[in-house]
Amino acid sequence: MIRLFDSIAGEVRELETREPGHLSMYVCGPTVYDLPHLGHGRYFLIWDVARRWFSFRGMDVTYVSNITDIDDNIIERALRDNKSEQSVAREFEDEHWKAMDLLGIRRPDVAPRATEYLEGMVSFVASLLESGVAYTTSDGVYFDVSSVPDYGVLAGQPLDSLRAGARVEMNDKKRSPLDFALWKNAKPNEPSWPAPFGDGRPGWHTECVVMSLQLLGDNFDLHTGGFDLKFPHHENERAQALASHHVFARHWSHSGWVMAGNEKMSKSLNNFTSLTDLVQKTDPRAYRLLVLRSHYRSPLEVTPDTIVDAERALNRLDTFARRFSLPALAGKNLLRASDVTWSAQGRDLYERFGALLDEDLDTPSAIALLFESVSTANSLADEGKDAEAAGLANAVNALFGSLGLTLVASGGVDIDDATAALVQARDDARATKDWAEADRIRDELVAAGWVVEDAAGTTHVRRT
RNA sequence: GGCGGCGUGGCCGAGUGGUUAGGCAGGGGCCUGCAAAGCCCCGUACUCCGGUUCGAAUCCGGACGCCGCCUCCA
Repeated sequence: MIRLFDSIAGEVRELETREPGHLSMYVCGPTVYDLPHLGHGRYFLIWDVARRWFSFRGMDVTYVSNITDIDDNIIERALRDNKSEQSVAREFEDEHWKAMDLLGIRRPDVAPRATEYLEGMVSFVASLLESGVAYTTSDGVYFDVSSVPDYGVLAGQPLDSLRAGARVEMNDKKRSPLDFALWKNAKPNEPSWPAPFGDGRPGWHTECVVMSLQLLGDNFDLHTGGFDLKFPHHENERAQALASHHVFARHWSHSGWVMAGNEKMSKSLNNFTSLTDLVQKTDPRAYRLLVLRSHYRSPLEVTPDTIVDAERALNRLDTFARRFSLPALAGKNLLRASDVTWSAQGRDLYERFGALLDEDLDTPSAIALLFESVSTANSLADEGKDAEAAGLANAVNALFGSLGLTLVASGGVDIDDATAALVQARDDARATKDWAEADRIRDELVAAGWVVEDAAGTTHVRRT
């Protein structure tokens, strides 16, 4: 039984799915008007990990994540860069996928673009107008939040309380400051789509509710977002769905921030602001490991130091993979527990590991357990209990793989001929116990940036 | 103002009232021709003040500090 914190219930509860063995999830995707940053990276890693874990446990997961390719920010950016909205959207959508691919995040089963679902959005808004929960103004169509009795459940506040706290009224045409735009009438030179209530474009909240319902159907299982999406975005999606007599998401889950120092991740950090930057400068697996070592609902500190920390930890794991010649698993593929051959100790580890993850995706405890098992397997090997050690090591590899972390025995670096020759020369020197020469060659290799590790009769070199 | 969350050893980061989280860094040892890798041991941490308890990082109250949402945001 898999349990997950639910934002409406306010507690961890069983992830009861619409259909046993199947899980439909909608992962709120990016608005593509700029490069992805570390926060996006963490967010998509978290839900990639969740998806992989549910699959590993044997569930059949349908994963939908949208691309918001029309919205105010995109229009602004297009204006600023003197490009079309579409080219801005495509450019940054490409950057998004590039970063996702490097991070080893599996592509969604369906990745709808908002602009490809306009027809459904128009008829959805029309139906809300018909049923009287929406109204038109000179600049568009708005949703009347008072039409939904429990509006505010996701915010954790009743409507009155939200209304009292509402900030500057941006738009005096709205009946309530909390009412939100379903449809924005086209301004000159803005992209627009035809609609009976006036040409224009959909509001963000409408895009997501229409795409999620259309692709996953009523009563789909899991809807995710960052904490900041809880209100108003998700509240408003839900309000529209209920007002149009749909049953919406069964389960809501929100993930935590990336912190930089004592503040939410922001553009002011130069080095590691952009995810695009990070995945080019460092092994992207290090970021996955960093993300896995914290709980998905906690804020996570990401600085150059914590990245380096994770890279070193990853090094330990790759060294482990080298020692046991472990195959590189995961990658783009989903693993399933049923495909793994477990040794006795491996199965025991899997059971403890599974119990931790099934309880609200406790990846930090699960990862700690795997690190302990790395030590155990190394000890067993040191003691010459090779079969036991190998069995455990393979389980560790499979379990890291279940969360999408691939251990790489080769270090992923090709060894050039000159280096290979030096290694050979050093092995020859060691064979004749010419320690001075062996040490000299080692110094040369180290100076060239290699880490030199002796094994029985041979030398391994790798990059740091 | 309303709602929610957080303050853990050098750093990151878990934590169910009593038993080692884990990683990284640092110190000592074993192993090694010497290293590296690996293994073992070590720092005896929980913002502060009260309270409950045989016993609290963990529960309750208060103080201080910090963060988020209430506006576009993963």
